[in-house]
Amino acid sequence: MANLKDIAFEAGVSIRTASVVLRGKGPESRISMVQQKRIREIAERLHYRPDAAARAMRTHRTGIVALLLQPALGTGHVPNAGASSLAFEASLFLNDAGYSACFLPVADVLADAGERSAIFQEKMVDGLMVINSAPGHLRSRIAQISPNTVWVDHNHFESFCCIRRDEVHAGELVITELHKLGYRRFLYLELEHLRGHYSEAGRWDGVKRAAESLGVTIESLDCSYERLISEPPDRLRRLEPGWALVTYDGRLALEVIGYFGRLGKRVGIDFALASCDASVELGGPFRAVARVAFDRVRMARQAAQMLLNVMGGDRHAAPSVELRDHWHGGDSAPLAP
Amino acid sequence: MANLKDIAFEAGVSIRTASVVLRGKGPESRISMVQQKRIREIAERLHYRPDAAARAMRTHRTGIVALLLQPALGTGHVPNAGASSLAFEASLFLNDAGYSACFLPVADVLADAGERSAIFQEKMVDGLMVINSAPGHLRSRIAQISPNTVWVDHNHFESFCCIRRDEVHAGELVITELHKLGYRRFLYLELEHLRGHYSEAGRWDGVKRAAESLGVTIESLDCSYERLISEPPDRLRRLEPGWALVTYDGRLALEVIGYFGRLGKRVGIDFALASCDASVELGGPFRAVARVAFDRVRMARQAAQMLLNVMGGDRHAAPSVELRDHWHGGDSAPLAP
DNA sequence: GTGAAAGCGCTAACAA
DNA sequence: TTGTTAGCGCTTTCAC
Repeated sequence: MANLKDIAFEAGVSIRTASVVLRGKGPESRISMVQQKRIREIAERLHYRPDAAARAMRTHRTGIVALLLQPALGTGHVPNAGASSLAFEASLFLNDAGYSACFLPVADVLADAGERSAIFQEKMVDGLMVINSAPGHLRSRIAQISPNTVWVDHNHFESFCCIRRDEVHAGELVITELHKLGYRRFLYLELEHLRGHYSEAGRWDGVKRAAESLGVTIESLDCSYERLISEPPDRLRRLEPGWALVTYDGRLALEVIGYFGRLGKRVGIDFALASCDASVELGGPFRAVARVAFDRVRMARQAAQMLLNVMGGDRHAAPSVELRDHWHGGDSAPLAP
Repeated sequence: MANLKDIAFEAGVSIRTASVVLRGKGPESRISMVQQKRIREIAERLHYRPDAAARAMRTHRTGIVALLLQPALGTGHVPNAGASSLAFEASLFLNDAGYSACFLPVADVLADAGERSAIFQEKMVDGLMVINSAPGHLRSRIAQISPNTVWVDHNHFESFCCIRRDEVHAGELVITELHKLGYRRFLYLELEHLRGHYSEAGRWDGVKRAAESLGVTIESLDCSYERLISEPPDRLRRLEPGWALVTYDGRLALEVIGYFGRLGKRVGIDFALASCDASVELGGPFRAVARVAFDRVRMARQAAQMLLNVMGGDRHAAPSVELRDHWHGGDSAPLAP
C-alpha cells in the first residue's frame, strides 16, 4: 500500500508537498494548481490512503469518540430503543464533523483494569458520550479515560456538558393535558423494579405535583413488564370509565394495550391511555398513542455539538441544558366521557 | 501523561523491558518477577496508558472494526431493531476479543471520496462487518477499505465470509406448521415497496412453494406499513374465519394486530396470525405471536467469530453459512376452527 | 536477562 | 514556493 513517500517520489516533489496537498491545505501553502492536480491524480492511481494511526500519533487526535450505552432490562446486551436511536443519530452528527463513533457497553468502564475494552485501557478516544445509564460511581473512571465527556440523559447533572430531558415537566404535562380533556381521575403505572434512573422519580414527581395542584385524584400502581401479562393486577381489570391510565414509558403503554387487547378492549375507545415517554416502541400501529413527544434527533444533535465544542477545547461552550417536550394528543385519550 | 520512557526511567530499566512487562509478555522474556511487579506498580502510579496510535503504527493493527448498517425505512437514520440488536451483540463478542466496533451508516461507503467518513478515507479498521443492507455495488468499494469483510444477512452471498438466514426455509416452515394446526387457506402480507433485500423474495418463495406442495390455497397482498392504517385493504376486512394471516415481518404483524385491535378483534381468538420473522418489534406484549424464531445472538456470535478468523489471516476458517430457525408456536395461531 | 537503536508514516518547524 | 528533518510513542531485532 502506497504511502506519502511513494507519492512524493512518483510526483518528484517532497514529502511535505504531498502531505500538504493531500490534506487539502494546498491553497494555504500556495502550491501551484498544476502540482496539486498531479499529486492528487498520482495518489488516486496508487490507491493512497493515509494511515490513521500515524496521523493520530503526530496530531494527538484519533478522530474516534466512544458512545457508552447501557443494556436494557431483560434484553441481553441491547440498549433500549430510545437510547440506541439517540446514539445512532448522534453518531451521524459526529461523522459529519469527521469523527467515528464506537458503541460500547458502559459496564466495560466499570470493569477491572484487565477486563476493560482495549479502547479504555489505551489512549484512543478524543471524547466520550455517556448515554442514559444510571450507575453513579462512573465519574472518576470516566475522567481517567477522557476529560472530554458529555452526559446524556443521565443522573449526573452539573453546570457543563450535561444534557437531559426535563422529566418533571413531562409528568406535569401529561396530567394538565388530560385534565383539559376532562379527565379527573388518574392511575399512574410505573416500573416495579426501579433502575435508579432520574426519570423514574422525575416523572412521578411531575404527575403527582400536577394532580395535587389541580386537585384531582391520582393513584399509582407498580408493575413489571412481564407481570402485566402473567398476573395482571386486579386494579387494572377494575378500571372504571372516566379514569385515565398514565404510564411511565412507552413499553408499559404497549403492555397495557396488549393486556386490554386480549380482552377485546380498544385503546382510546374503551379506555384512555397516555405515556410520559414516546420511545420508539410506540411506533408502528401505536404511533398515535397520546404522550409527551420527545425529539431525539434534536437531543442527539445538541449532544453531539456539545461534545464537539468540548473536544475543541472550550468547555464553556457546552453549558448544560434540560430539554422540554410538547404534548402530542394522538387518539388514545379523547374527550373524557 | 506518562509514556513508556517515563516508566522505564522511573524504574531504572530500559524502554524495552517496560514495554515487554506492560504488555504482559514478561514471563516469555524471562524478566525477573521483582522487576515485573515494580514496573507494573510504577505504571499504575503514573497512570500510564499506552498510546493506541503509536502501537497501531508499529503493529499495523488498530483494533478497530467497523459495523456497517443501513437506516430502516422511514426512521431517519436508525437501523431496524433486528439489525441493530445484531450489531450490539456482535460488538460484544468483538470487544471480548480486544476489538472496538464503530457503527457506521453504509451510505458513507458509497459516498464520493470527499464525503466519506474519515474512517473509510483513511487506513483505520482491521475489519468490516456489513449488516443487512441491500445495495449491490458495495463490493468493490468495500474491498478497497478492508479485505477482511464479513457479510451478514446480505444479498451478497458466496463461499466464504457470508452468513445469513435461510429465508426460503423460514417461509416454508410457517406454512407447514400452520398446516399441521389445520389451516388450509393463507393470506400472505408483504411490503408494497420492496427494498430489494433477498429475504423479500426468499420468504415468499418458501411460502408459495410449501403451499403448492401441500395443495392449499395461498393469496398474497401488498401493503405498506402506513397504508394498513390510513387505508386498510378491503381484503383484510373481509377475512373469513379459517384463513391464517402470514406476514413478511414482525412489523407488519404488529400493524395487523393494531388494525384488528381497533376493530375490537383479538389476535389468536378472532383471527390467526403468524410471522416469517421474529424481530424485536414483536417483543413486549406481543412476544407470543406465532412465528419462525430467530436467534440473533447466535448469528452475531458466529459472524463475529468469522470476522476474527478472517482478521487472523485465515479466510478459509470462515466458510459461509445459512442458518435455519425453528418454529415458535406462540398463541396467535391456535388449532384451526 | 537486559539495553541500544532503528523505524513504522505522518506533521510541522525551520531552512532555503 | 518547496525541501529537509526531527520527532510523536511504541515494538522489535540484535548485540551484549
